[in-house]
Amino acid sequence: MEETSKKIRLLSSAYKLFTTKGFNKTTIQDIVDAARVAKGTFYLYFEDKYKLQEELIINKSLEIFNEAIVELEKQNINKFDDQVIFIFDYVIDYLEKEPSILNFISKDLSLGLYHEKLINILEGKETKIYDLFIKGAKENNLKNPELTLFMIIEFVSSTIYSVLMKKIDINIKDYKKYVHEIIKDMLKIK
Amino acid sequence: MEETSKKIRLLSSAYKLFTTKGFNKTTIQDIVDAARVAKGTFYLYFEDKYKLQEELIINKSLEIFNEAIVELEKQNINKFDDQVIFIFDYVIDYLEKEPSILNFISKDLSLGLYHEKLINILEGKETKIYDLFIKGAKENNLKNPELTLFMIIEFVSSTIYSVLMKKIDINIKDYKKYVHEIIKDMLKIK
Amino acid sequence: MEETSKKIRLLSSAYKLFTTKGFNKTTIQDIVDAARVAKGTFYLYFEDKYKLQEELIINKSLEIFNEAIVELEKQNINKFDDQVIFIFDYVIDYLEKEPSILNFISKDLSLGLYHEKLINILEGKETKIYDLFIKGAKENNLKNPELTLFMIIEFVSSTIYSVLMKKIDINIKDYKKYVHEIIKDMLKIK
Amino acid sequence: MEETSKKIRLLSSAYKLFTTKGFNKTTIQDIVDAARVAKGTFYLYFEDKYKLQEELIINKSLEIFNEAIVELEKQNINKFDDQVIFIFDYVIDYLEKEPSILNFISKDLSLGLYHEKLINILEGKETKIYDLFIKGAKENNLKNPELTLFMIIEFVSSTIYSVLMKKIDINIKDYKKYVHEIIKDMLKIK
DNA sequence: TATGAATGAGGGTTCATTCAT
DNA sequence: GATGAATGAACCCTCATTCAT
Repeated sequence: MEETSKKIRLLSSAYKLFTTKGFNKTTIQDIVDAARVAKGTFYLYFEDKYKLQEELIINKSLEIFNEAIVELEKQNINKFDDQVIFIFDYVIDYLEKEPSILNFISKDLSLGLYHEKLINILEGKETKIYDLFIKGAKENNLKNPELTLFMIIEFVSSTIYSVLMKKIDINIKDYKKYVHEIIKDMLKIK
Repeated sequence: MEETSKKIRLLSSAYKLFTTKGFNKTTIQDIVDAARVAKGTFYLYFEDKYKLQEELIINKSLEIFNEAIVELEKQNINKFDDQVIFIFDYVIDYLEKEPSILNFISKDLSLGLYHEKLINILEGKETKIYDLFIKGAKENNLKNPELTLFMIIEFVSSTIYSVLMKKIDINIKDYKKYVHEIIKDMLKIK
Repeated sequence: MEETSKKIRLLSSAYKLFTTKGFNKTTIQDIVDAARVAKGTFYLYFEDKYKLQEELIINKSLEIFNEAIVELEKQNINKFDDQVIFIFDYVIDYLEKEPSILNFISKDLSLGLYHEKLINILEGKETKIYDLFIKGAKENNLKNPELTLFMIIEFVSSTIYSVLMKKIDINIKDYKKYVHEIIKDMLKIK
Repeated sequence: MEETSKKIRLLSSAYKLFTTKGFNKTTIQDIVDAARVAKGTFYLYFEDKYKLQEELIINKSLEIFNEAIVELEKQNINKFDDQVIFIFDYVIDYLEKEPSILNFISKDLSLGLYHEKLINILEGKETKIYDLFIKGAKENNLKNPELTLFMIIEFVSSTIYSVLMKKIDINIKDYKKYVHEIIKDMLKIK
């Protein structure tokens, strides 16, 4: 139990720093200092800064989507459209409450990388979100479920940053309406 | 005339290097070497590498969109939907032919930054694309033309990279169909 | 019996690595990994990498020279000159067959160190080679047997590397002729 | 004239440090500190520590051998044997007076490397020592002048260290006698 | 304008050694 | 005896930026 505490400390220190100063501006020295750990210890657990980031992205993304699924199951939502919308709404709300995550993801413009990872994670056959989506997609005769999921994720993740960071003048409510429309439209393309 | 040639040489050398090696991996030394100019000269024309990048992005983006407008005017396309689709098709085709530009924009994952700049540029009140869009938007009673333009640009620019780079399994033709649908849908949201 | 197996494993793993990668490029981690032993165990048996190297050099050198003596005794060689020549020929042949030893000794340019050790070892009063040499030297009225032995060893060991490693263009046969001449000449200096 | 002063300062600082602490124990930081120069400046003039060492070895070796040649020409020595002996005596005397050079060369056991370089340098077709040796060798019908030169250099350089460093109990005078004998013998091998 | 030598903070990484278990 | 996680000093090297010429 004590065993992994150093790794956990490194992860959470890095998370704090990445969300605060951004990925590039965070040095390994910063991370080990914050974790009160020697520099060499970093290399005991991670190959380099990028591997740590990857682990963080995977953890955090799965956390959010899994929470979303858990919440979804508590609801009584039957239509596939609405299920998908519920999940993305959940994610949007989550990011609204904890916008520092976006800093982590995007401050150093790593959106592209993040997307790639995200897609890989969500399409990991064993994730609940993927299962749910593919099952629903089949029942709705979607021609290419992976592609549709990809498009939705791309759309939301590419716009949410600008919206939450107030780079574009729109409130969350209106933004969500847009997203709902897009999701519905996308699920119609067969 | 000799006077400006150094700046131009720096810009075009940087463009070549950025599209080849990516932004982060290109050093100022690389740029000045390629431009056959002294290191100090760089700082005579640009504050730093990022300002040069910015200038490059603005130039290139305006170039593409303006070409698109010129082409559009040669056509006889009356419906607003179709005009917008024509322009984005033009851009997609352009990028398909010259995918090195994507390297420049995204190899170092600068998608986020690029979007921001792009939006600013296109919304620059004096650009033709903006004028055309706003005029058409009004005639079609779009509630929030800027937002719609933003959403379309975000959608296309966030997905085109993955499509062209074969990160996602879809051919250009099918991808365009998706984009057309999305654009039509977006222009319906009022 | 199980007790010493770890030390032996460390020695033979180190020998393999030193002859393969060279001394400097072999880390203690490499050695303990190859010996399937924990890092701390290394320090149970050796002060540091240099002490291990020393032990290895002593072992290996004694092994070769003792083999040479054993072989010599099987022959019927009476003249002192010829006895010495026989021994050095034996060593040269040995190294020719197993040139990896030279890698171990010289890859990291440790020739100097090696010589020092070698001289100490061979002059160790209890070694057969030393006894044989001193006895023969006296019978031949050599003024300074230690010095002569030293000179011969230095000459052979400083040239053999270049010869075997093909740094100098000479075949072993011709090289041996040279060595024979030098040995004879040295044994004449009184 | 001021132009190269930094490089010269780096070279002479490095020389002092190499002869004092040895090559391996001298860090680039040590060198630049001693030269009162910034770290980056080092890399302006040398690829790495090894290239600097090489430059130093070449400079110093040529310096000594050229001095020897100059001195030789002042003498009236006609026999080839005696010419060669004069030169090696000169080198031995030089090293006796300035034994720090041996530290530089051998403290980190780089004898092997040094020899290789030395041979290359001296066999560089344009060096006086090489010319003198080959010319004399031909006049004396030496079968393989390069090999003989190599053998002599190897012999002297491998023994001089131990002699000067008092690792072996012999005075310089006697040592020189040995060397003279060996040189004469080697020049007889045809 | 133009130069390019000089700067030096800062980067990531390695590895011999220690020590609590 | 044996372990291996933890240490942290030390390493080499990069490169944006400055400034005297």
